[in-house]
Amino acid sequence: MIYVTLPDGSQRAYDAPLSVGDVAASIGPGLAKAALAGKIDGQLVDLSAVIARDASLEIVTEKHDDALEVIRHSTAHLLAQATQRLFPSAQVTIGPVIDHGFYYDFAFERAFTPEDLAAIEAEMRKIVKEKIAVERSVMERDQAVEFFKSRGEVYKAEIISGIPSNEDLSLYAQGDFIDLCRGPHVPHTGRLKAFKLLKVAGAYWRGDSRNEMLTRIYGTAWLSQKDLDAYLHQIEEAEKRDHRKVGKALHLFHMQDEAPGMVFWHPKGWALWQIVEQYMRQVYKDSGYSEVKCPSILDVSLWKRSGHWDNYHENMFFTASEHREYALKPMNCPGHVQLFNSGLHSYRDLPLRLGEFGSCHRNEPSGALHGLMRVRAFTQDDGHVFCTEAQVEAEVKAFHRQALQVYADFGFEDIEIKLALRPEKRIGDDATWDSAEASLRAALQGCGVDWQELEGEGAFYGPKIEYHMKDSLGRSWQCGTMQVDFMMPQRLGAEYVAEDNARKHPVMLHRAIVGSLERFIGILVEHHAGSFPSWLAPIQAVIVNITDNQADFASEVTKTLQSKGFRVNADLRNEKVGYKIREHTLQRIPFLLVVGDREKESGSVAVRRRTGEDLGSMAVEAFVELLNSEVNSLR
RNA sequence: GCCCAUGUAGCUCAGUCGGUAGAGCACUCCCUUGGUAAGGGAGAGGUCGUCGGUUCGAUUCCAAUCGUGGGCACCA
Repeated sequence: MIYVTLPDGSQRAYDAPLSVGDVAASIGPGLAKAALAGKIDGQLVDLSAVIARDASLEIVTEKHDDALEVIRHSTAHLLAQATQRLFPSAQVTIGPVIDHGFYYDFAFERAFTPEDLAAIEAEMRKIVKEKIAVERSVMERDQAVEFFKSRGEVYKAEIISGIPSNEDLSLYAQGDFIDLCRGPHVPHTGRLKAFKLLKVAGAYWRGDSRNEMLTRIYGTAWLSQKDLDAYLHQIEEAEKRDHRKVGKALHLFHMQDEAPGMVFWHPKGWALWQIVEQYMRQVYKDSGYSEVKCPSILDVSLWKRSGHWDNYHENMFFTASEHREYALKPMNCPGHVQLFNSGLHSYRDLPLRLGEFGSCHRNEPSGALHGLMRVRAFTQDDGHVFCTEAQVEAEVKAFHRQALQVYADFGFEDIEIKLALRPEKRIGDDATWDSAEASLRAALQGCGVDWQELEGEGAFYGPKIEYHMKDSLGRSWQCGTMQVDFMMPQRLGAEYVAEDNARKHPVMLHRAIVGSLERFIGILVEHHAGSFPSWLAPIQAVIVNITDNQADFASEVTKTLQSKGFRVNADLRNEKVGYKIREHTLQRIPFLLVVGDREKESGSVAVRRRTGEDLGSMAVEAFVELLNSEVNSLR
């Protein structure tokens, strides 16, 4: 007998091996119909998978957590089948499941067009109607290589050649289409209903820019049309809060052709910037940093000594004058070492902390530029700690606490922490890297947080802890960072006098919390969709008069509020209140203060929040108190 | 940097199968002084990204180039 244990703990006995689908059918016809796949002893399998000995089994229906994975993977195959039906010379490569969907990369003589996408999607729907069975088979590796070669699928053959020869491979066939795949898949194409192809893109074969460019088709797939619609709606909503769109609508900043990757900050955007910068200035003070300012342009000889010339050259801007060559600083660290070096330091001075709002230029590849998130000129809240090795852990821990507090103050709780380890292109020996990486791990452990490790992603001079935040479209951007560097102080000759009177190189920590102010403000804009809390809003309130008769009073109220340090404006235009209210509400002004004859007489203001909430009339002093309490509590 | 798409008034966009362009909003002026998301009228505003080519004629077709967008690669 074969005993099958179901998720509810119940057991069923069968006298012969049978498939997952058979088990489902034996439980009930409804379940058999709903089944998409199975999970035997925790491993996802097809409905056709045979159970030959005692096992635990889950029937994967739409309610199962893994259902989407199966659906999306099968939809990727459906996409490939439809594409090859319409374009027989298109070769298949890979087609994995990603967040919210899938993609498939094809090798084809030309790129697919949006019209092709529509045709392919229509073909996919046709195949769904045909309810083609999806069948699994197993082949030896060498046999599979020959098989795909004979079909003209050289990319697939190349992938398979890389698999150990003793492994059997599973193939999935649906009609004429056949693909190498681990599976599992839905039993037939009729089970795929809610999907949409989203975009075409280029992608390098095997992710290497030296290889040829393939055509990638992105799609999304869901369990129901309702889920699909909800997802598409969500994307639309996210696009509405795109910082580039909001930044334009709220007059925060603009960019133009003559300065690619560089920002023109408008008064309102700069007001927001100043709030962030002043806040971060206070953070420097509170955590023991002295604020400094270094030159933006430095002789290349310094960049040669620091290692930037050899390791970062292609990302730097250069300029020359009177036979000397200079570089625009891409980082602030060499400058801070010069400050450290300008005096003689005792071990008693350590840790010595310097902070700067450092304006950097990096010649990023044109294709990498992205609004405020990826620019060529930016300002970092960049600090460097010169300390002993023994002080590293305490510094990293203190920084971590401070960073999380800053993020929380700005309204971010969902931060991803990563540890980027030694890259291929680096300075220093492996033993030094071992200890640098170990010290960051130890510090993170001490902070009691989870992190993800990224091989080969560290800076050329040291490993780094990265703090990542997501934009409105789910793209993750690094903001803060903490890096341990044993190299730069040596290279640039930084020394202190130790207790035993010997000269030693300090350890250098590179750290930033918001990272690039440009990027951080971009994320702030999206996080709040432009509706900034009062403490951040470039304009906190607008005073609106109803007729000319209250213009004087409105101006007076404006001056009073400005004298209290608030960012307020008066709107005295000859327009109806409704018009002004609409306009300032669209500008996301937190408070509108309407003054008519009644308010003028009583010395009050009628307060309306941008949400439309009417707070009624109150004395000007009462509004001052209200706004103060919001600002002070960072609301 | 690579692939694809795209660039028309301050903004959002339409349009010209090749005969030098249009809407809404914004702007200016006039009327309106109106109590919580658009009062009415008139007017002004564009060498259609740039530079070449084809053509009697190019904003429209072709090529190059720059920018932007989506991916890929890159990202101290």
